[in-house]
Amino acid sequence: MDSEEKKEILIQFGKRLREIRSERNYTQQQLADELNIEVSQVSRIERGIINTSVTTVYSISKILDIQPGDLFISQ
Amino acid sequence: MDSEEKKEILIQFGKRLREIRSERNYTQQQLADELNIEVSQVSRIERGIINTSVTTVYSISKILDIQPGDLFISQ
DNA sequence: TCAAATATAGGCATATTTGCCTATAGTTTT
DNA sequence: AAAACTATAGGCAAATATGCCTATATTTGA
Repeated sequence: MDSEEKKEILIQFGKRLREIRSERNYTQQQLADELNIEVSQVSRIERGIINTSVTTVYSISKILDIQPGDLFISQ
Repeated sequence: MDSEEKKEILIQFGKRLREIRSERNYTQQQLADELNIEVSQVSRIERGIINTSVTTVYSISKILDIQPGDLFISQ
């Protein structure tokens, strides 16, 4: 997997997160608070700037009441 | 989520990865080669030592032909 | 239009992951 | 038992993520 492909995956991941968060009527701030992370981190994740971790994916899915796989683009 | 819970999630994640990798008859080395990462990293992931990234989860699921959610313990 | 709420941007220090490497332990096969 | 294969361990430097912070832009609602 090259660097461009990674970028694309992270952008799609961020888009999915934003979609689902919005559907659930969560602000970035609310999600950040429940995750116990900074709102700037949530912003970076949604914009595909950073490649966050397994545990953060897990926590997001718990908070938003989805399956972790829902955050990934389908294969 | 506290530090202990994170550890537990990573350990479960690693166990799932190992199970699925074994079912597919992949060695850590083969998986590492296809992922283009070090075998020592695969070992660390399977033992729950490190908290790997979204893109690695994505790549693993593609290589092992599973859904990303299959690597997470059910909620 | 104005104010408030929400999201983006980025600096800086610290923590963590990763790549690269060597060594050792454990397992399987002959 | 010996050799080959597989997994674990860990050191070290570089890359990346994170926390904490302040400032600015964008959107929403009154």
